[in-house]
Amino acid sequence: MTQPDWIDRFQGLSTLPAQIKQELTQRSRVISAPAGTTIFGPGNIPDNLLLLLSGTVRVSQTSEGGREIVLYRVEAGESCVLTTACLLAHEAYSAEGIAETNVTAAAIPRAAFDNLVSSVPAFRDFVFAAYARRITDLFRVIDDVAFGRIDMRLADRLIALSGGGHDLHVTHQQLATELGTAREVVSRQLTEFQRRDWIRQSRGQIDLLDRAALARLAATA
Amino acid sequence: MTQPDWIDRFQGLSTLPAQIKQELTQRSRVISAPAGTTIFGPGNIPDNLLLLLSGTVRVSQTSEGGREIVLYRVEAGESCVLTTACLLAHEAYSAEGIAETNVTAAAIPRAAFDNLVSSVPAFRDFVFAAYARRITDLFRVIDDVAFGRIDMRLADRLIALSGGGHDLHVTHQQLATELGTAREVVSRQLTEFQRRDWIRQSRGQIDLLDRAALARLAATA
DNA sequence: GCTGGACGGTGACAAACTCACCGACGGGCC
DNA sequence: GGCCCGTCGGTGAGTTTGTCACCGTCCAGC
Repeated sequence: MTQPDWIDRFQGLSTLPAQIKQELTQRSRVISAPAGTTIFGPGNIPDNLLLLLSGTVRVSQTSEGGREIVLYRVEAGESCVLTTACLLAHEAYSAEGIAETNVTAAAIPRAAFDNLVSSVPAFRDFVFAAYARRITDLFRVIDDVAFGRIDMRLADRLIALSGGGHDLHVTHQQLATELGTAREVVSRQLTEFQRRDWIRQSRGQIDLLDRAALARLAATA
Repeated sequence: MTQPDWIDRFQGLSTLPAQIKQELTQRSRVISAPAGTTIFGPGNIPDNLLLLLSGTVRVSQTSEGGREIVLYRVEAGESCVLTTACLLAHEAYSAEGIAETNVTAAAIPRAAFDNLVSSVPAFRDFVFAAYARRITDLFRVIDDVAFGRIDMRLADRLIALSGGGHDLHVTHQQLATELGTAREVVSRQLTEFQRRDWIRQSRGQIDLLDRAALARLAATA
């Protein structure tokens, strides 16, 4: 059989020698899961490194009090490296990853991962670069939560979640989870945005009327 | 010359074969810096993996607005792995590490680090375990900042910083930085603690009078 | 002794979170 | 169709936390 082309979708893997690509595809398998699947979480740690081929995985953390905050998203072409680290260390890992859409991923078994890290410099760089990406994401979250203003963060998130589209389908509670705040806070901010004619709300849906105004608010230093 | 024993201080390195230890010591050098030295920061990224032999390094992040929050501390026997990741990825790295005491560290050059990661499974495990440790630290910070109450966080920090001692020398501003909050908030909480006879304040110093009460508050879910 | 900077205290106000409750909507069911 | 129930969103009141402005005290260095 010919080598599947998924490897080339990963910037950082596409330059691997053909022989290594061969090994990668032989030792991994492609899995898929429907939207809503818990990819990993407390008591459900996969024994593989996952490389996302399509879809997105939302990684969030839930506090003792039951409140939740979104840490980052894994997009197609990226990997779930943080899982592997915490897997190796047997650390209590309170974060969970949930498929936000239908997803497909290449699963690389631990042994193959270990082998690649040790023998292929380019793969090693790929892994460390993925770590760096995630860690800077976490730094960003800390900065936002500790010092950011809610209205700016909400405006920013609305734009990000819209993905360029004109409207987005989310509940106030989901937005609250995105920001790690309370639903009431989101409701009040959205009411204010609507009063300014920046958005229009309906049940479970938000239409962006003035994307520029939102972006301006989000960019306020 | 005989092999220096610093390697054995690192749980995770002490089991390396003698030959590898030899290589490590030969290719690294021991450096030292006085308290207050900036170990790494924006525009000052070391080209080495640092293994702390003595002292502690405080890693903190400063926001655009000039406010600061302590992310974690690197203690003797631990390593500055996050630096290496961000180093490899050339990511904008907004955190900085400052020597809190006089410190000594073994500096492993990038090339030697790379070589060890590739050829020594035990060293690889050491590195990934160090990552996992830091990442869970960051998760903890996010949880605290997003959902924690400051009286609990402050009580907790007082105990941690006292290191078992009876008093600690720290300003209100420094405590505010520890928690990523404002000085006034810390001042008011400390005033309240003092009113309850849990602490006694004097300029630049706090005496812990009732450690148990503080611990009880910190443990409140 | 004088002085300037660091340190800490305080009041007034704003932002964000909590709590309690309520009505509106919508899908399933009879 | 009408009913029911769970989700969704709105709102007021009160608390906690953060912001701003300002002030007095302490201390090191001159």
